[in-house]
Formats: sequence, C-alpha cells, structure tokens
Amino acid sequence: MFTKAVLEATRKVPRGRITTYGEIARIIGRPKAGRAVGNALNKNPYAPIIPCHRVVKADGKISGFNKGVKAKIRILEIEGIKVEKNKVVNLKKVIYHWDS
DNA sequence: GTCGTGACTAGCC
DNA sequence: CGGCTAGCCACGA
Repeated sequence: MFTKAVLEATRKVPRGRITTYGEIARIIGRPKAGRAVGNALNKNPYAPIIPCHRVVKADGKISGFNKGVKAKIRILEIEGIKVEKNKVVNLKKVIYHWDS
C-alpha cells in the first residue's frame, strides 16, 4: 500500500535528520507522488509511531502537521535542526540520504 | 466510474 | 527572490 510505504520510509529517517516529500515519493517508487505522500502523512493512523515532523518540503519549508506547524518546528529544534520563518536553515546538512 | 481535494514539485515571469 | 501555473498521485464521496 502506498500510504504504508510512505509511513515506513518516514519511520526510517534517523533522529537529527529530515527528508522531503519528493524524496520519500522517489524512494517508494512514485517520484511524482509528492502530493500523495503528504496526503498519506496527513491522514496517517500511525501518527504516534511515525516521525512526520522530519518531513519537509523540497525547499526545506515546513508545512502542515497534525499537531500544528509550531509543534513540528519545536520538535525539529529539539532534534538539533535549526528552523527559521517556518523553514529549515541548514537544510543540506540535515537532509537524509537514503542511498549513501 | 468520475470528481474534488490536499502536509507537493518544477518551471516561468 | 517571491508569486503564479500546470502536472502528478492517492483517497474518499
């Protein structure tokens, strides 16, 4: 299932690192399904077991979050990720490379 | 089976 | 660099 694949991929993101919707979409085999990815996370029934807060837009901008973007940013900062204007600062340094 | 919606992305101006 | 448009996808009504 697409949704489950997204959740699984998101769950693999290590602490202190983040990924983008497009990246996940590509990993699961649907590089053009960035939208569907966000959709899956939005309605994800696994919210408690999935670090959805480690998923941001391609440019590092923070978007929706079940508990609110504010909370999402707070968590990211706790993980050691700097966020400014709802956007990740050191994006390139926190992006998680799956096939590294 | 078709339509509308949304946590997206890349391209243009 | 900021704003707008078109394309792509999965899901629920």
